[in-house]
Amino acid sequence: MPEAMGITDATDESPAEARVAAARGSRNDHTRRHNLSALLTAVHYGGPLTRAQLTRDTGLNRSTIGGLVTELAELGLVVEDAAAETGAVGRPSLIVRPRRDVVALALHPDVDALELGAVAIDGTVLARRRTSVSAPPTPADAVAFAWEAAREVAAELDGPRVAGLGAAVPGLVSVGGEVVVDAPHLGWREVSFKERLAEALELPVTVGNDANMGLRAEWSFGAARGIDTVVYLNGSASGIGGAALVGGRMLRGGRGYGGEFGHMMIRSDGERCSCGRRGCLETEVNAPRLDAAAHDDAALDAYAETLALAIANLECAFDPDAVLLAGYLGGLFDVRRELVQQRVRALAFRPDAEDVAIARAALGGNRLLIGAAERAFAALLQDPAGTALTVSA
Amino acid sequence: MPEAMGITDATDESPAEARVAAARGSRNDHTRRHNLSALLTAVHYGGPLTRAQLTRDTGLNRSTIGGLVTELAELGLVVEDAAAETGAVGRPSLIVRPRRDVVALALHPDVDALELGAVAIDGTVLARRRTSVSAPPTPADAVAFAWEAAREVAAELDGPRVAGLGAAVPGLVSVGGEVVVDAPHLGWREVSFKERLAEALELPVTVGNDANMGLRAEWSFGAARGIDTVVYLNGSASGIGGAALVGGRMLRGGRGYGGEFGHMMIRSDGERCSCGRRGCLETEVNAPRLDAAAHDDAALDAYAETLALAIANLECAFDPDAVLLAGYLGGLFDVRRELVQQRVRALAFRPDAEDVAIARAALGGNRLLIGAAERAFAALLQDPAGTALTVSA
DNA sequence: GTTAAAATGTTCCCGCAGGAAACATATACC
DNA sequence: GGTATATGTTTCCTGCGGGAACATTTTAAC
Repeated sequence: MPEAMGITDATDESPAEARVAAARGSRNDHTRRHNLSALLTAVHYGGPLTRAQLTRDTGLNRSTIGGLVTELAELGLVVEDAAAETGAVGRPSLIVRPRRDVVALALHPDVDALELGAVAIDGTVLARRRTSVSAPPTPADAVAFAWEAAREVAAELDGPRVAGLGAAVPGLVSVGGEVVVDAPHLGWREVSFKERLAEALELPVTVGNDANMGLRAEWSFGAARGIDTVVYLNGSASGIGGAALVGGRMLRGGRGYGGEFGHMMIRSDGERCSCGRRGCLETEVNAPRLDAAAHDDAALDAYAETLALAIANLECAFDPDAVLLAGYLGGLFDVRRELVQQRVRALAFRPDAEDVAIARAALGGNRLLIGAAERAFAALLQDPAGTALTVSA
Repeated sequence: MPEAMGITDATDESPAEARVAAARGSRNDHTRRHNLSALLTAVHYGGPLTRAQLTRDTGLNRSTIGGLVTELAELGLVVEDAAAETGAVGRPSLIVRPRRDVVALALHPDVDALELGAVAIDGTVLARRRTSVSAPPTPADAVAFAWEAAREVAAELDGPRVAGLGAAVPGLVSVGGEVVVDAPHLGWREVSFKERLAEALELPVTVGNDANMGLRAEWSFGAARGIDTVVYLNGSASGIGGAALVGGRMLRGGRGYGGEFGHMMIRSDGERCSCGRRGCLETEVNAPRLDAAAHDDAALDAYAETLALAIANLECAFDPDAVLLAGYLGGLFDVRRELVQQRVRALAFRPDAEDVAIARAALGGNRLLIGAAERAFAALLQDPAGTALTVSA
C-alpha cells in the first residue's frame, strides 16, 4: 500500500480532525477495531496479501497479525490459503483473501433503465439485473425492482452474505443520504429513498449522488486508484455530474450538494441554463451538441477549448493530482486529447501544470455498481467485528 | 464541544481515511497519545474546562481523566486551579487551563511590513513586533527580522516555552511547506524559507499560504469557529487569496496550490490577468478599482454583482456552510451586504441557498498571527508528550 | 449546627490489546 | 541431509482504560 503514504496526516492539514478528537475519548478496544479494519481494508483494496505482507504494511507484530487474521476468518470475512509457489527462502506465508460470498448490492436507477448488481468484497461484479424502462422510473418502481432483482441475484449466488445496499442516484442527495432532494431527470423531489429501500429490502442502505459513487469506484479500483486529490467530471444524458476528492475526503458540502461542476459558469455570455444562470458548463457542452458536431472539426475544437477552460478553472481551485473524465466528456477527450491537454496547460494558473494528469475514467459500465457497493461496504470495512451481515437465501 | 459532532466520519465520506488505516497498525500507546491530544485540544479550543466537563466530553472515565490531566500538568502544558464558586451541589471540579507561557511564534512577511507575534496556546496574542519596509523584504530580511524579533519577544515574555514558528506567506507554498514556490508581490521564487528559518531560529518551522492561515484562524477562534465546510476569500494589496475547508480538511491540492479562487474565471470577456487568462476574479474586483469607485454607487453595485457571481460559483462547487470575506472584499460586503446576499441567492444553483451564511471575517489584524501560530501548535496538540518545547531565554 | 445527598477526586485491581522472545515449522540452498 | 532463512505459534510481559470502593468537598434540609 505505498500509495497510502501520500496522504497528509491530521497534524499537517486537517484542523477539524484535531478538534473532533477532543470530542471522543478512546478506549482500549478501539485499537482492536482499528486494526481489524486495517487488515480487512488492506485485502479489500490490495487483493490477496500474505500475512507477512500485512505485517510489513501495518508495522504490527507477527503474533498480533496472527490473532487478527484468525478473528477475521472466524467472522467469515477472509480465508487463508496455503502459499503459492514463491521461490523465496523461508517458510511460505499464508495468503489472506477476502471471501467472495460477502457481497454488497448496488442499485442504479436512471432515466432509461434500472440496474442492480451484486459486488463481492474484492470488487468484482458477480451478478447483475437490468431492465430498460420507457418512462423514468418512480421511487416505487425502483424499490420494487430492487426487491425482485435482489431476490434473483441472491438465488443465483446461492445465499451470499450481504453487507448492505448502496444506491447511486443522478441528482442531489442530502448529506446523510436520507433524502433525494432533487433528481430532475427522474422527476424525484424530496424522496425518502433510503428509508423506503431499507424497509423493503431489510438491509442497511446508503444512498448517494451518482458522480460521487463514480469517483469512489475509480479511486478504489480504477483510474484514480490511490490518488487522493482528484477532480471527476462525468457527462451523461442527465447533464454533467461532478465530484472531487480533497485530500482523500469526498467533497460533499454542508448539505450534500457539493461538486456540482456542471453548473460552474464558464461563459458569461453563454446560453441561459435550466438553473437560471448563464453559460454553465453543461449548457455549453452537452450530449446533443456533441452528437450534432460529431463530424465538425471546428465545433469539436471549440467544445474541447471549453472543456479545457473548465478544467483549468477546477485546477485553479483544487490543484488535483488527476482529472478524470467519464461519459461523453471522456469521449470528447479521446478525440481531442492533445488539444485539451495543451489548452489546459496554456490556461493553467499554476506552475508545474504538466504534473496534472488528465485521463479518461477506467471502469466503464461497472463504475456505478462498484462505487455504490464500495459505499455499502464502508461500514463493514470500518468495523468488521461490529457490523452484521445479512444472510440472503 | 458540540460543534465537533457535525464532522462526517470516515465511514461516511472519506474513502482515503479507510485506506490509510490499512497502512498503519495501531499500537497500544497510540491510545494514550490520542487521549492526551484530545484533552489538550479541548482546552486549547474550548478555553478552561473542568475535569468533570472533560470527562463528559470525552466519555472517558474519571480516573483516566485524572491520570491524563496529571500527565499534561507534569509536561508543563496545563495547570489545575481550584474551582471557582459554582453554586452547584457536590465537590467542585478542578479547572484545567492551558499554560500561557507555552507559546508559538507567528511570522508574516508582507510587501510593506514584517510582523512577528507570540501567541499563547489559548489563542491570545501576547506580544508582537512590526517593522514597516519601503521595499518588499527579501527572504534574508525576513529571517533576520524573525531572529531579532523572536529574541525581543522572548525577553519581554520572560522565557516562554516555544512550540515552534509558523509563517504565513502571501504566495504559493509547496504542499509540505518546504518551498515558497512563487510569492509574486514579494518577488520570492523557489525559496527554501522553512529551512532557512529553522536554521536561524533553531525551532520547528511550518510555512503556509497566508489565506490558509487566515481561514485556520477564523475556524479556530473567529467567524468560522467549528464550521467545517467553509470558503474564504481575502482581498489584499497582493490580490485575492482564497482558501477552503472541506469536511474539516484544509484544501491544499496535490502540490499545495489549491484554493486560488482569485484566479477563477468570472467574466469570459474580462480583462487579461497577469496569469494569462481573462476575467479572473482578482482582475475584475481589486483594491485600486474599489478605491476609485468608493463614491460611485453604480460601480459598487457592479462589483458586488461580480462578487456575488464568484460566491455563487464557489457555492456550486463547495456547498459551504459559511462563506467568509476578509480584507477589501469584507469592506465591499459591508457596504453592499443586502445586494450581495440577494444576488447570491438569485444565482444559486442549489435549493436552500439561504442556509449559506455569508459573513465578514472576525479576527482583524490578529488573524494571520493566530492562524500561523495555530499551525505551529498543531504538532504539540497532536502529540503533547512526544513534542519538545524550546525554552527561550 | 448537624446530617444527608450529590458530585468529584483517588486508589486499587481487573481485563484486554499488542510486543517480544523462544520455539516450531516449512521452504531454499549447498 | 544439514543449514540458513522466513514465517507461524505460544507464552509471558507491559501499558492503558474501566470500574468499584473509598475519600473529599460542596449544597440542601432539618
